[in-house]
Amino acid sequence: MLEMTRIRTERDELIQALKKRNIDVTETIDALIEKDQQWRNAKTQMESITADLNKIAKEIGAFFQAGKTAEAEAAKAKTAELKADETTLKASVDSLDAEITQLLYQIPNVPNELVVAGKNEEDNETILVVGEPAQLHSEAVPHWELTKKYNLIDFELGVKITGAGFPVYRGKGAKLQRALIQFFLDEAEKAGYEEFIAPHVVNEASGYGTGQLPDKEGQMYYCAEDDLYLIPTAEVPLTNIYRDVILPDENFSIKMTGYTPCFRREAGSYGAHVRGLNRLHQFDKVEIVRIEHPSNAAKALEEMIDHVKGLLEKLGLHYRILRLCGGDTGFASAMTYDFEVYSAAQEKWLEVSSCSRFDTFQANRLKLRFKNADKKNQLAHTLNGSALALPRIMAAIMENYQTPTGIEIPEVLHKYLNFKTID
RNA sequence: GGAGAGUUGGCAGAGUGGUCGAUUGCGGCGGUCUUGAAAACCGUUGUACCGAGAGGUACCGGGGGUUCGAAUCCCUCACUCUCCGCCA
Repeated sequence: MLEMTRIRTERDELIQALKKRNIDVTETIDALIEKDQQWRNAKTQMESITADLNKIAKEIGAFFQAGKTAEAEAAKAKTAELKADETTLKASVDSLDAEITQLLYQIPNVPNELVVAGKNEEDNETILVVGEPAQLHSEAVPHWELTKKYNLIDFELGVKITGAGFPVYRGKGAKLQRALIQFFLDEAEKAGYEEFIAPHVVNEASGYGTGQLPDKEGQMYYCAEDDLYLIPTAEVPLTNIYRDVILPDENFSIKMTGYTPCFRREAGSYGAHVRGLNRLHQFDKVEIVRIEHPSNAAKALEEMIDHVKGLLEKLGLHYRILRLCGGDTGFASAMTYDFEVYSAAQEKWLEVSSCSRFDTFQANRLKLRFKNADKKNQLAHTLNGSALALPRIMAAIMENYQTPTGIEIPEVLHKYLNFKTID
């Protein structure tokens, strides 16, 4: 969430910048500024009364120790009225505080200056297109037919065991999936990311830390019995490693990676675009996460983009990069680049990665700070990206590398597999 | 699942109603001494908020209560550890 001091000092700039998201936060911001003013007034008053009470309490202690019981009792009598005032003020400080927090939760992150105004995906900017659509043979089919033909993924079996959106990978399908995970992790390690195996289930505090709560409560699977959430992405456990952390100085650049399954309820999704691997409740993903000094965040995002480009090029996939417009940029993100690979068989672009910088938006909730040159605590910047999400990469590889006699596996994966063709 | 013990500052560990934001040790930082270092000695060392400032407030796992006053007493929740049981 945004910092209150920033809202106080940059009201007009924030309202203007947030218009790029196609929203007008003037009302919320002004309500915040007003509540904040009231809160500070009430707090100052309350604290001055508390200070008086503390002073009297000390005097009473001294009276008792000196044996001056009468004086002590007289002093006690004075406190009643002050306490009543303190209680009233405390109630209003507390309720204002809660109102302010609620309002702050409603304001999304401020878009970066590079982000264009826009309503939805139609306004996204295409930054780069690499490669050409795969030339398919005349009998080419979409992946949900290939997975059946070669017995790679069984969607119906998943329905039986769990429900729709929980596919069962088998045989060469399972091996290809595992090879891709290994490939992505190896590439991340080469790029300097430390690998983690983190919990796939997190507590409420972690959900708040990265911003899934309270905004996207309904998107996560929830274990009521233990008050825990299934992770929607490795971003949550990885970034929360640094919750409530103060880094000792400003010389840091933290690069983490991790493979996890991701669980998403996808409430409200339906229709043809969810067919096959296109949208699942459980899928695998290798995530990269960075904690950076504010001055290095822009460079870090560029490096992440280069990393993902490298992965797609090594896999020989035709892809494009979009810079999301304000309206399509996620709530917590300041700027997001989406990577889409082209599926020649489906004749559509499939999103396979999303790289974002969050500036201090997550760090503020996480209380992730560092000691700056002046020895002051300052919020760090967080970034993350998929490198990569598996299902649509699987889909694109199967579809784009299909031949009349089988599916040819991209060369970079050969060393992870004991076959080069699926037939 | 059963029984018990805990949760205090970066760490260890005192403190059972009042000069306790908290003894002490370690660690960190600064200094003295030294050619330099070590040792020794001295000093210093949390976070957040309010306030123009002086200064004030809060925090001893979270929340609530008792009291003029709570790290200390009461309630409640969470977590950790030990033993037993179960188990990959």
